[in-house]
Amino acid sequence: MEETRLEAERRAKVARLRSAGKEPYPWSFAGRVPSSAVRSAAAALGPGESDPKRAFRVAGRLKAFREHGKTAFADLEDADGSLQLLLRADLVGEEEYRAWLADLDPGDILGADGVAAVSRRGEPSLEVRSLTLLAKAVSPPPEKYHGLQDVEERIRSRYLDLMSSPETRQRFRARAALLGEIRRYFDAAGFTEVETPVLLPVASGAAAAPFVTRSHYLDEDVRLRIALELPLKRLLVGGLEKVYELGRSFRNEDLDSTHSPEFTELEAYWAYADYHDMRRFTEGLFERLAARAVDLLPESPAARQGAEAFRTPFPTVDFVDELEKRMGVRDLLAKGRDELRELAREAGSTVPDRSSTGTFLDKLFEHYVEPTFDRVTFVVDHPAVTTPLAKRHRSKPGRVERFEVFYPGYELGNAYTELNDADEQEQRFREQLGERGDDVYAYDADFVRALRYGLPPCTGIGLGVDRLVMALTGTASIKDVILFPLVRSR
RNA sequence: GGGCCCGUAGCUCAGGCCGGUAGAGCAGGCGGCUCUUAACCGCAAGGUCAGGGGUUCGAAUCCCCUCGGGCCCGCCA
Repeated sequence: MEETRLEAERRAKVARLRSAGKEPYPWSFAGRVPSSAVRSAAAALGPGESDPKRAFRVAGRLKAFREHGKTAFADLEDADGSLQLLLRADLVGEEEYRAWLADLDPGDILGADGVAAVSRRGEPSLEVRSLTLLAKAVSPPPEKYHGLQDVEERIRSRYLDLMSSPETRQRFRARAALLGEIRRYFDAAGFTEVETPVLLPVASGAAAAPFVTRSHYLDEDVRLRIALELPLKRLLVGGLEKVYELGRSFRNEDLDSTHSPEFTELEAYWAYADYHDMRRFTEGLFERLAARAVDLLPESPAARQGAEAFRTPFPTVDFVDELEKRMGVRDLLAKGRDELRELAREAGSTVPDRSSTGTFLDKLFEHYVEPTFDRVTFVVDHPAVTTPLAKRHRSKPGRVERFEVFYPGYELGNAYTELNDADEQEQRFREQLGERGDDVYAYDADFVRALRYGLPPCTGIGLGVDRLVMALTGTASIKDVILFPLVRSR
């Protein structure tokens, strides 16, 4: 990019510093403490006081300057927050003082040595004895008050968004803490965290277009995973019994407020348990995450409101019963494809005529039932035609043992009592292939082979972690919980 | 894929309907100020109005195309 006038001015300062024998990019700054240490020490002082015995070294980014002739204030921000620096010509010498003001700019990374103090107006401060430039910022930071507003720029230049928005930093710290909480919950329940391949010969376990790339070593195309399901179930065949993976999946599709081409999934599989067990386990997880989210973001009304939707117990609705109730029809599952297609058309769906009955039922559910959710809700016992990897329901004909968990506006997760009959699995895969007539739902022959060796009765769940973080932090767009969402290159 | 909206100084935004020398604040430069915290006061500077084409005596403004982005709808379980 072309150098701007402001950058040229800052580069001139770099040159000036170097010619004065000062290194604008020194190697280290040993012994610095977090800014909170100075604030704590200053808490014991009254307005206008300083304590020469409490010396500190801090470092951070210079956010703002307020000059008053022979006194100046500066705000230095580190990971702990913002600290005011108090600069006085009479304490450091006028020549030194003038040189600092001339060479420093907002955005510079700065080290400061000084003593704890409180300004006359009561602001905890570091009364500076010495300043050290640690890294000159050649480009100016975003505007100090409004920060970076342009949505595109906040995503493309996330470092500038983070630099200028404490809320953004807070949100991503909360995300990390929530992921930690998820891990602790599964670990405490005896699950083993595993890592399965991202690169696979066949992308299966969900219906989605994969990203395809090339292995030079194998001289074969490989695909990025679209789900974690099938490798994890193989681990249960191998005897691991309780496993989970927290990792990235990739679907070659659009990015919108609830979809990202690369997204973080949590999948867990649990032998000798069924979907009722998983539902209770999930409710326990969500309850704990919601409590944690409120602790993490005490200042955020949006987070509090988000967490409010996670009040337990979560209501549970039967997919078919609820849909029939909302539509005012009976015996929905007895209806043929043509009739379901017409009903879906009436509901405004434009899915292709060749779509499966399961697709039409899903569309009807999306239209008549999903908008009625005003809090986290379980939907259970879906029609078998919608689901190729779930075990048929033990007592409801034409259904599978499945639940989905919804937050108002989007799906958070999907769980089954897993299908473990190898022959039935093979047949369902083949039906799915025939019905769709495309390669979207890839047939994983080795997975069927693994099932033949015996998969214990089990339950499994997949959770959309980005969406979970959105819900718990009260964030409206998935782009605001992913640090670097995919954007067109420019 | 369809509809609506946005793109003006490094950043935050006016101006656009109704065409007539492109404005402010922050940041930066120069000067002033020993308690400010979006500090303040004065002076000067800073522009490919996303890009291209058209209409016009004259286009940031009206029209068309392209690029990038946002929102809604559709599709993608």
